[in-house]
Amino acid sequence: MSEKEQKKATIYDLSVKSGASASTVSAVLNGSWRKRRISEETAKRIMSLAKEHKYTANQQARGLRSSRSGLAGLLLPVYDTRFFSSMAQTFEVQARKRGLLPVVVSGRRDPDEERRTVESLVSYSIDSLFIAGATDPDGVHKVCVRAGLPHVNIDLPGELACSVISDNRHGARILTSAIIRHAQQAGPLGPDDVYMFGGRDDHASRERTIGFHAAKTEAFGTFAGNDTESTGYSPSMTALAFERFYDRHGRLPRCFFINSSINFEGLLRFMGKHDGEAFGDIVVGCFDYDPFGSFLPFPVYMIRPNISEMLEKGFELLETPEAASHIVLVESQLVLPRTALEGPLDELKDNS
Amino acid sequence: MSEKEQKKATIYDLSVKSGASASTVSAVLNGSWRKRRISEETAKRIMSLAKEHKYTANQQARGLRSSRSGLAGLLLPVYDTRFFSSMAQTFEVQARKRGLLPVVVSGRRDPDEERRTVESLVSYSIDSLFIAGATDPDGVHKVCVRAGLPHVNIDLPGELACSVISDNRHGARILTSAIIRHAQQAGPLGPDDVYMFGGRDDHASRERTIGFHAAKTEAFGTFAGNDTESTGYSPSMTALAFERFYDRHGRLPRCFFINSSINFEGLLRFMGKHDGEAFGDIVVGCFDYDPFGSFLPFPVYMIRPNISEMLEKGFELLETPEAASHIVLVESQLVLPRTALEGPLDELKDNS
DNA sequence: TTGAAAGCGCTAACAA
DNA sequence: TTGTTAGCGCTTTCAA
Repeated sequence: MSEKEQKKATIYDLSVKSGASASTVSAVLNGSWRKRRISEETAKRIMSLAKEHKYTANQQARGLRSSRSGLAGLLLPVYDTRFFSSMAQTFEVQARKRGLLPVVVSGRRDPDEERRTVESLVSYSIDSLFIAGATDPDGVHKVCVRAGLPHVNIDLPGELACSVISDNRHGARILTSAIIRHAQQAGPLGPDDVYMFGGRDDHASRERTIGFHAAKTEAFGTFAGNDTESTGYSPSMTALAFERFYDRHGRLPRCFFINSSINFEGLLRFMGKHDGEAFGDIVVGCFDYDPFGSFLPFPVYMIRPNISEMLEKGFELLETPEAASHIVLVESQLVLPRTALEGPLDELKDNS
Repeated sequence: MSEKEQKKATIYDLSVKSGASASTVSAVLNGSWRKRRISEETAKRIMSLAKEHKYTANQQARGLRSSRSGLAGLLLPVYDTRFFSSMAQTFEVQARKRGLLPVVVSGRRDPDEERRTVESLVSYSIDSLFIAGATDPDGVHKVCVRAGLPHVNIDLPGELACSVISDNRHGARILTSAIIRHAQQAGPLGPDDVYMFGGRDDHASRERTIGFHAAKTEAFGTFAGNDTESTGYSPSMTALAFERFYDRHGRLPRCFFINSSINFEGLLRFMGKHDGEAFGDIVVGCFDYDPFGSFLPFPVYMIRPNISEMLEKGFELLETPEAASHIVLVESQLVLPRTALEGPLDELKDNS
């Protein structure tokens, strides 16, 4: 009741009440008071006054003056995937741990929108930007450079800035080996039985394709044949690719690698349309982890990128002065079928 | 190369170059120039100058002066769920459509953290806040009131502010009816075969429980018995509940309602530990939609809340002057097993 | 149709 | 150890 909307207290209000000057109050409240040699006593007095009046600094004013904002940006292609939503969740925790307010935005895989989005972040003077899976990382990079904005690429490398990415090649290789081994338990397998769906002409997809082929070569020796189908990161395009394959062969490949959980949704759509049929004899590998995906009615091997380590390394890079553009690789984890890993949700307090 | 880091242009730079005053430039660049009766010619000149110099307004300065920020906040409990990540995605689109920059944060189901988080948003002078599933909506409400911050509850109602929520009772009822009907196809079913797992003592869970019981009464007439197990929104607690049931009965219920996809992950954990067993004869309903969940090796009925409509209505409420606290109900959609719905991902440009 | 001037709340020299 | 002062870049009266 009594908690009406009240004008927020400013350092001037506290300055009057405390008898100290505004700059003293300012120094106390932003933590620089020790090095400004303000007496412990004054500091205490001001702090308790601040608490009493529920003072919180106006970040716009602070930012305007200091040309920092305390905002950390994360640019995602989309949220709506367990991979990217875990990234948002983890980013939030790590940013807040550093006293930053996370601002997560999505560029929706559109180079123009990516640039506009980053420009709008720049107009808020964000302090740093994590670029996760931009379609055009180097375009975004240029915007950052013009603005003097420190930034790192996460998960998809750019040429021009530091990048922290998964070891896509190695991950794809162990994933492919795993599904091949599994499929071989059901009988002899040839290279034509092992396919790859999804991805586009980006660094991650290229590396994964190399790893995929390396594993096939290891299993079958040299082989020839068209064994990959590039569909972009689109569920519907991927569904079409499965339809085409099905039309031609009367079934899905015994064993296949799906480039991401987004593409995996394309398989779901395909399955939704082929209701009567069984898929019990396929073996699938997906370069992404989704807990529900892991329990589908056929064996699904998954790769879980180590998001938390990628972000930690990203923050480290930003805190490191002026490292030249280079790439940091982070190992990811092979997840066996029917595995429900713990995730960010498990760290929550939940008292019920 | 030539795009070095350059000091950002200000209205004063443009004022000098254009020969107009700073206030004229300001008016032109923030769109208020028509009503300030500035000549089309001056306006054009300044605008082209602005484009040439890639001028973008400093939002901190603008916000400081006008005590608005152009930021719209969304408080989530967690990101890492298809429901909440869809909400983040949809919120982003709708906020940007209105010229706002979305700031999505998570309160991690901790009342203290929720309040602190909102306070930090307040210190950035955000213009409005959407509260989605706060543990303590009314605590958050108070923070908003003190700050004069317009806000709405989404998906979980508060007593004190306007709320837009799913029709939980009706949704639960049709979901429960659907799984009962499905399970009855496999043979006679009694009320003891129909269970509910998950949730806590919040409005959504209570309403869903009522709907659940209404459907059971409709199917079986009156009945008695302990048929719900409240586990909070925690995968591990939910897994334990399934373990306990399994220990007592040697199997899972033939037919059960899971309160949310977070609780559903608890079922996955249970299944991961019971590898050899079949779950082919259970029928599950989940109050949330997850595309992968829909294709698990047993029938899964799901409810998809209409996120986009909830958010639209939320924006409308905020734009409406001073409506008294009330609740807007939004219908959700029953999703049959093995259904891959389109989602926000499908609106993306994706040129393979 | 335009400009001058004040000030949003804060920080950081520089003085005292 | 503390206070004075001058802005950060913008919006907004008010006056011309």
